[in-house]
Amino acid sequence: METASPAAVAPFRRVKRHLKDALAQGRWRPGVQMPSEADLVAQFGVSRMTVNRALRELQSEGLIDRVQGVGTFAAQPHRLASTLTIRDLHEEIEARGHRHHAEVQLQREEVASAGLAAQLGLEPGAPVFHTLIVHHDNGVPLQCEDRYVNPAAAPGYLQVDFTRTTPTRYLLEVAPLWDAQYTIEASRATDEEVRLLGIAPADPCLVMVRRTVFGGVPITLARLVHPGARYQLEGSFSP
Amino acid sequence: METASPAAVAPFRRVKRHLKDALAQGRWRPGVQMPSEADLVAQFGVSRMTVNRALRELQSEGLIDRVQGVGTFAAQPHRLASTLTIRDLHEEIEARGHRHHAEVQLQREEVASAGLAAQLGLEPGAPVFHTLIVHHDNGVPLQCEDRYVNPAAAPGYLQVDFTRTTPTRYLLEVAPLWDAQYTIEASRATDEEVRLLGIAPADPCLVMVRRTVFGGVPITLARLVHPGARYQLEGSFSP
DNA sequence: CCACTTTAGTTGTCTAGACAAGCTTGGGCA
DNA sequence: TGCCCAAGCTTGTCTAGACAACTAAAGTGG
Repeated sequence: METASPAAVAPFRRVKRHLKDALAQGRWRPGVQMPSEADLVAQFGVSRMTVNRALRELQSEGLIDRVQGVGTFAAQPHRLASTLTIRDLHEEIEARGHRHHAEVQLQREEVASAGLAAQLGLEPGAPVFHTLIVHHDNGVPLQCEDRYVNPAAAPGYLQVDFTRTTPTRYLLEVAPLWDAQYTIEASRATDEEVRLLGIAPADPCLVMVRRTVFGGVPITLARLVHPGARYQLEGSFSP
Repeated sequence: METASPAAVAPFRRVKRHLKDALAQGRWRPGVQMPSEADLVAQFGVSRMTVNRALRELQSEGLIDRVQGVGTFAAQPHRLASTLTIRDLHEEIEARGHRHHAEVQLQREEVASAGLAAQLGLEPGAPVFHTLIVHHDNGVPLQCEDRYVNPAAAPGYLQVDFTRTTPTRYLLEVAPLWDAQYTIEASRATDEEVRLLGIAPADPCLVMVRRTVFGGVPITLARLVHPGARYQLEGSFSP
């Protein structure tokens, strides 16, 4: 049974909560020095490791700055770093209880142009893998995925059946940890994308260009085009 | 024998590095149980607190899942949580070395409609602050900011001179810590926005709708419209 | 066969003390 | 005056042990 007992809150959470509340009330202006670990140890009657953990977590949340040998300071609230959740489209669709279906328009080896080669860290003229896939949500085209892949990073890419898995998911298996940079903008689709997505040429689209590197080696370059009326990104952030 | 170097790497970093590399090489398939803290203590000859810190940080990075009483598991690489940096527009423009200039089209008290009242946690018919501001980058309209503010959260909002500061920045001073949810989509601008931004009616726009709450109390609701050709979001993430 | 209890293994957290490393400041000395 | 250096503060990290909370599996009694 649930004793509904007070379930004593962990001391490091108490310390953290206290500081977070005080920061929220503007008790320390940005850049101002805050109590030292020793101060908090005395104030809360806990060990230094406990205070340290609270402060370390607040630091990782960007609420405070700490400098060895100097002290702890209220952070400047400038950086509005938000976390935007971009899930694999397949999972996102299925999470909505819808049916996902991919049409592979193109899956072949091509010769890299100069610009493409530069972005993928290849020699101009080197082979590169190219796929063009349209993803459907309950039969409605939701994303046009134009992707180039570095053959060295995913040799088996051309053999994958992308009606059964997604390139993102496959690449995640081949290279579990990578970094990606992306840009998001609103623009029109190309003529081909207009045809594949079944939209009007003037319809606004959300275009994401994503470049992925794994250990310094570029893996893939993707252009993801979504009809603006059918797709939106969601996220949240706190300063 | 390593660590003969002057700045020996902190033990918890060694443990973390080791696990991170092994995960990157796919040593444990997602969902598979990983070594316990006791295993790692024996393997690295460090104390449990040290191992615990390494694991706790990996967990906060989303690389592993930990369940009390059960064990540690390689995380499913599902959640592609990216950090999208959305800075204050004023700072963003000035960081580019450009000149920022705001035109306040409207700054007044209005009566909340039913839908607006619901979103701001007000009674229908209650007063609400409304501003409409166009932000320029070197004289070019870059953003049309249509914002409603809960009067209780920022009583002085109507007196602020928004040619000298931005609403985001002002609200950050009034309420240092808040949470925001937002959606981003591509769509067309309204007739008024078309006029204010000096674009064509059919031009695609990046529209961000942002809702901000502070301690459970809604603060503000903003619609930010950017001409697609002049603005793009940038970010990065790692799974 | 089922329901309950025990037990071993796991993570969650705290403690008290220790040493290292970095910064600031004031005193001593030339 | 100007320079160097040692206190004295700060954060960064580790240790060895302890107890609590939780889970799953093995054992036990009806």
